[in-house]
Order: sequence, then C-alpha cells, then structure tokens
Amino acid sequence: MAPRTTQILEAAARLIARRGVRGLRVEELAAEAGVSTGLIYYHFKDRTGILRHTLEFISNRAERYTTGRDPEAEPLAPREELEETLLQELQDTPEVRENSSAWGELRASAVFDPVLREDLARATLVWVQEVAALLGQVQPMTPAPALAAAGERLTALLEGLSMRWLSGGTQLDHARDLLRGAIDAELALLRRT
Amino acid sequence: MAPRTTQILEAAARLIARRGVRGLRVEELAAEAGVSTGLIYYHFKDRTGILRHTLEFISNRAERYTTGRDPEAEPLAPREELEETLLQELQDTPEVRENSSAWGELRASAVFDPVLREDLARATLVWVQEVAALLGQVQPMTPAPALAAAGERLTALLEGLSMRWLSGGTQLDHARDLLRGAIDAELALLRRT
DNA sequence: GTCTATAACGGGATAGAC
DNA sequence: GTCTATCCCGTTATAGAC
Repeated sequence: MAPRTTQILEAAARLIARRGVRGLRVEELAAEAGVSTGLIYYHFKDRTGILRHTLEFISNRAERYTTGRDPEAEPLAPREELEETLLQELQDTPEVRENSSAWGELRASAVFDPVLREDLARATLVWVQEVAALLGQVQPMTPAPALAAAGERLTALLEGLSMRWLSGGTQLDHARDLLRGAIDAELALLRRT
Repeated sequence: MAPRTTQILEAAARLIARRGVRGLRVEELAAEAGVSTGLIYYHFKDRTGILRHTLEFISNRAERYTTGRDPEAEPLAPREELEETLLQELQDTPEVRENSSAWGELRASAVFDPVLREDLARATLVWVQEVAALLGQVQPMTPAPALAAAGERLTALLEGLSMRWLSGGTQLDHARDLLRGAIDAELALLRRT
C-alpha cells in the first residue's frame, strides 16, 4: 500500500471517530489528510470505497494493538490475558476511541449497506475466535461450542458497552467493571459445563 | 398528540428502520406519511426535531409492547417473564425490526449528536431498571447494585446482539440462544452474591 | 499520481396561498 | 393545519492540466 493511501486511511479513521461515518465529508477528509479530493477518488473510487478500505484498515490495526505486547514483559496468566485483551477496547486513548467509534459506525452502517457486511462479518469472526481461544486457555477441556458462545457474548457485550460509553450514557470505569463482571459470569458458566 | 403527528412518526420509524437515520429524507418521509414536507417542518421544526420525537415515539412504543400482555393468560413465572421480555427484542416482526434498527441508529447517531444523548440515556435507564426489577423477582434478596449491574449487562448485550443480527452477521435463532445463555450466566452469578 | 476547477445533484428548509 | 413551489447550500464526483 502506497504511503499516500495509508495517510488518507489514517485521516479517515480519525475523522470517522470525530464525526461519524455519516459526518464524513470527502473534502474534509482531503484537508485532514493533506491531499486533494481528486486524489482520494483516484485511489478509492467513491465514498463507499473509502469506507470499505477504512474498515479493513481499522480492523487490521485493532489486531495489531491487541496482539502486540512488550516481549520483555513476562507472559500473562491466561485469565489476565483474556481480561486485558477485552478491557483494552475500553480505554480513553485516541487510538482506542478511534477504533471503537469507527467500528460502531461501520457496524451501524452495515445494517443498511450490504457492501460493508461481508468485511464486517469476517472481522468479527476473527475477533470472536481470538477471544474463544483465550477462554479455552483459562478453562481447558471446555467443549469448543461453549467457548465460541461465550466469545460471542463477550464481544457482543463489549460492542454494546462501547456504544454506551461513546454515546455518553455510561462512564468508562463503570463499563469496565461491567465487563469484568461478565467475564466472571461466563467463566463460572464454563466451569459448570 | 394530533393524529397527523403520530402518522408522521410511524412513517419515520418505518423509514429509519429501512434506510437508517442517515438515509432518512424528509421528502421521502412526507411521501411515506402521505403529507407534505411543509407540514413536517411545521410540526417538528427541523430534521433533528424529527429524530428526537421519533426516538421518544419508539421508546414509548417499545415499553408498550414489552409491558402489554394478554390479561387472559395466566401470569408468567418471574424467570419466564424475564426471558420473554428480553427475547421479545429479538424477533423477526416488522415492529421489532423497526424498533431495533431505529434504536441502533439513534444510539449510533448519539455518539456524534449531543442533542440526542439525553433522551437516549433516559430511555436506556428506564429499560435497565425494568430488567433489574425482573431479575429481582427471580432472585429476591439480591442487593440492588448487583441487580442493576446484571440489568445493564443484559441490555447492553441485547443491543450488541441486535446489531449483529440486523447487520447480517448473526442468525436470529443463534442470537436468541446466546441471550438465553447470558441470562443463565447472570442468574448463576446473582445466586452466588 | 496529484492537483485545481467545476459540473451536477440531492436534499434541507422557507414563503406564502388556502 | 396543510399544501405547493422554490430557493439555495453543501456534497459527491469528474474533467483535464501538470
């Protein structure tokens, strides 16, 4: 990917986090990225193309910051790794805020835009499986379907909590507590399976 | 509320469910409601006014269909009532689909539109408290904060699952199973409190 | 690949008659 | 309260030069 494209996609992620998919103006994107509108259409064809590529860009980036841990640090216990992975999405840093609000926007847009659905479903699946794998490390010997279900619930809950946080209804700390509680509940359930 | 306004709001709910908040065109709304655009602006002032009132309309309607049960039928056991109340939001009927997708849209819009936040927060609170009360009937003697937390988690999860359903990532039946599982998990947790 | 300039259009909002 | 007609602005998208 050319440096210019990356630069545009970074700007798009920033802007979507700030104004939403609905508020994204191509001209504003051009200004934010320091390029012309013409160049954007040259690279991404149309508005939907911009959104599609931004979704892809965002989910790649999320994988990176989820996976990437300081190699110096001692490896975490499975339980801590699970918790940390999930709680990482509930932090008030620019990058997380960007990813979360862009993700929420794209999820909402996908309801009405079939073009976005496939990419979104794929990215979701990857995420669910990652969480399910972590759950499996905490509770080995658990049947795969139970792990998958718990992974789906935890990630769906996380999306719900993110939206409430971003839309101002729920304080960040509170959302984090709620998520921790859900992890407890799910692990307790798995233990009984 | 005048019959005309209701008629317009019903049309708005339908249209938002079909096209999204972003896709809502005032002119199209007028056609759908069988009135003129002028009348819409007369009643609701501007586009945001339409959205605000539609949100209110939708959450009132949701309360109604949640609360309203055939008085002939025998009263449900608390556990069944809880489950039914929550699962009612995961049904493939026009009314539920409308409410859910409009709700999701408004939630997503509120992230970038402060005007919508207050109403949304209030409507959410009512809903959470209703679920918490039902949980309290299933598990009496549970401390209120634990009930509130479980209520918040279940409703947030439900929002997350709804979005996945509507955006095509998760089958309806599967979403319902996942929700039932979460109810189990939460009740098990409450029992240990 | 990148820019500037502009075409083309959609859609929010209002004025004024009835 | 309700309608018709219309203004006008913001936005997407393209043409064409460099």
